[in-house]
Amino acid sequence: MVDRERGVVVTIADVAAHAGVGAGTVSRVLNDSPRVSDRTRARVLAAIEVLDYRPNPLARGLSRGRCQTLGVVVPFFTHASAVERLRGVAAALDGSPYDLVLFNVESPVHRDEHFANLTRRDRADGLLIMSLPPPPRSLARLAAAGVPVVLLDTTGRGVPAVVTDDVEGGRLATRHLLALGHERIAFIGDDPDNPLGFTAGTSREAGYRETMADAGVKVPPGYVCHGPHVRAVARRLTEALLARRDRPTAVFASSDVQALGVLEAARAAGLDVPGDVSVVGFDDVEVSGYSGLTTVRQPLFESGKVAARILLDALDDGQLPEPREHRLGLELVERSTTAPPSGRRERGAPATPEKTVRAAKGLRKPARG
Amino acid sequence: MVDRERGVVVTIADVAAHAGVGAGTVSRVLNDSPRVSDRTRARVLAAIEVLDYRPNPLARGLSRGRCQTLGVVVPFFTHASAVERLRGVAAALDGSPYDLVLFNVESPVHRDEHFANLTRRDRADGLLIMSLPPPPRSLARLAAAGVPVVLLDTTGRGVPAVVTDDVEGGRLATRHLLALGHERIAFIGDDPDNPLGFTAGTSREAGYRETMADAGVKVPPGYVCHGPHVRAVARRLTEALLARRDRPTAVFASSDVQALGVLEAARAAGLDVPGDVSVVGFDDVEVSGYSGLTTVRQPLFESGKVAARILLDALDDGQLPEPREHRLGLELVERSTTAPPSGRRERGAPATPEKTVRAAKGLRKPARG
DNA sequence: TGGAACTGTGGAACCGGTTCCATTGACAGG
DNA sequence: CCTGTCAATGGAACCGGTTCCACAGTTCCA
Repeated sequence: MVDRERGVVVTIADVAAHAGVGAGTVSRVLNDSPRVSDRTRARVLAAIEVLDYRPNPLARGLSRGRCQTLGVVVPFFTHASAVERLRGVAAALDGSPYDLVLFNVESPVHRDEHFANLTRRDRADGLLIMSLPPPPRSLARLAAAGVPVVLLDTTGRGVPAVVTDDVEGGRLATRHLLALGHERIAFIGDDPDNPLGFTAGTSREAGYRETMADAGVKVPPGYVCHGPHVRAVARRLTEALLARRDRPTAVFASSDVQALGVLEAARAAGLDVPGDVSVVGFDDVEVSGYSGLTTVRQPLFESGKVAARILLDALDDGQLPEPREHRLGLELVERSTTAPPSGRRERGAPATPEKTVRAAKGLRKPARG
Repeated sequence: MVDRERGVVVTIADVAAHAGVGAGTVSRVLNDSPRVSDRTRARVLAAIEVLDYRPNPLARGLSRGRCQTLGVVVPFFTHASAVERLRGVAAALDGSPYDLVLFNVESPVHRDEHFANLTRRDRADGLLIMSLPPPPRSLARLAAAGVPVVLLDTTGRGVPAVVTDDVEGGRLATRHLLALGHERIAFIGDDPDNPLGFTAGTSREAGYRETMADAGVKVPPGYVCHGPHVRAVARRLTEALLARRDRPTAVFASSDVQALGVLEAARAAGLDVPGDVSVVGFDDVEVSGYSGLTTVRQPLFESGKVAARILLDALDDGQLPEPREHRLGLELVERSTTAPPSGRRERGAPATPEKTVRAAKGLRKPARG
């Protein structure tokens, strides 16, 4: 029971000895096997209590072939939207017997390293991959190893995914601005060939372009800007936009973080929002409510919760989860950064109550078997 | 190598067979033991390569008595300040062989459960406890089990801690307001008997009270308000304050989150900040820069990094870390929410460049052996 | 030239659980 | 009363590594 290096350790053998039974019986008690008499069970439980015994999770994992751990691969886990999703994941895991292991990814090297290490059941019983399109080879290896995978905010072959319809979100934002009477609408988004392969920005841009085209409104050259997903970059890009002779009357930013950069730029240029420029973001992170940002809300917390649930259910069933796509609803939250192009609202007036416009919501048929 | 339940698994025995050596030799190669000839080593490495072998971390952990995992116990890990600290922890862990396991705490039950489970070397090789004062019994058990512990933003007997001088921060904020000429300074902070025992708010309040007393300024009854650490609550408390006949001319909120609630309340009451009310926060989370909040900055990211480093060093040494207190510096970041009480700045004027005032910084002698 | 010292290696024991299998004893049915 | 069935249980084998121990072969020195 005492080990120089390991400190005081109570093992199953100690419990067995104390209760006067075999180790197998203790194990059966621990695992709620029905094949134990009530008398014996009581004795074992008493011994466990007295010795304050806790099974060693490593030994248990080794012999059962799983480790009661749920891995979450998440890029830049400190970004507001990732945090919000993680909170959902943690909420779903609460009360379950699984620990949450975080694999933070900030570069392709990180990503590949983690994927290489995680393609086995001994690191995590299930994997939740957030926002990163996983390399098909990794998915294949995970499937071969029998590790259930759920994607969140990305998609991949043969794997369930919880996603938002980014294209539709792009449409929603653009339609809102068009409806207000804007025509000179600029777009600020992610680099299409960003190192980790994020696609949300590109999809949102597609929705924007499509809607503009459908409305017969031309997008002037240079009105679509790309850059790393950082507030400062969005600010810089916007500054250039606002300095143009054909200054846009509205900017659709592909995320709230970027939209905040847009607001900064407008403020720095001495322009009124929404009087001179309207701004729409995407995500509805917590700050956005505070800053009065009009934005496309996606249910971040909910998405994390749903994805984790699917994973937990699969682990309970002992089967790989059904590879369907779970599409969560979007809605436009209209706050105080959008108005008609010429409209000049009085400043400091009490904010108008939020209005929301919903997009189609619900499940979709499997995309692929 | 193939198992119905576990998928394709390559074990050390497979590698040994393939290389024509014993399992022990493969293990020695894996662990960089010098007692292997170059020829043999090369053969083993080739076999590892060919079979794409990866050691099972559970088996390794079981036999070595540790699990290459670093546990972080963190209350409300999605709060802005916790996230910022976690980012520092993740940065320090990057490149180390340790995985990051998150134990989220949202209630005393959570906390006790986690502490009960973590007092063994088999769950995490080291523990980083954030913001939560750990129960002394748990600390004792962890020490007995030889699990190194580092506290971050709390303190405890015989355990190293990375802390900020919250009392001094309270002084800094209060002095700033007094220096501007304020006298009617209110304070909004956490409940002193909050369920998880956070003490930062109380310390900051102590600094505030002390400084007010030293300056000979009386704090009117009701000027010190407490409530759960949530923006909405701070807003509600502030609304009551601002409705008073002897309305405060300044509010010191014990965190930025709460300060944002204060700003909301002021805006809702139609009061100008800083014209009618000055507001100071604490933490300097990312949003604060954006909102122009004057605040006491504590190095959140840095603190996480430092704490994780101490833990990693201890794990390298194989010894418990030296129980000294590492005190990180504070500085007042003056932005645009504070001004002299009667002063009425022109609105929309370009923000003044940030000014910062530093507090004492550096290490302190051990608090206790 | 014999033996000590050292190197490289295989194999067994071990880490602490789970699970299969064999054994025991109780009880029912012929 | 003997046999078959079944519940309860002990104990061995196993999960996949690490590490200790023993041994063969080489080197070195007296």
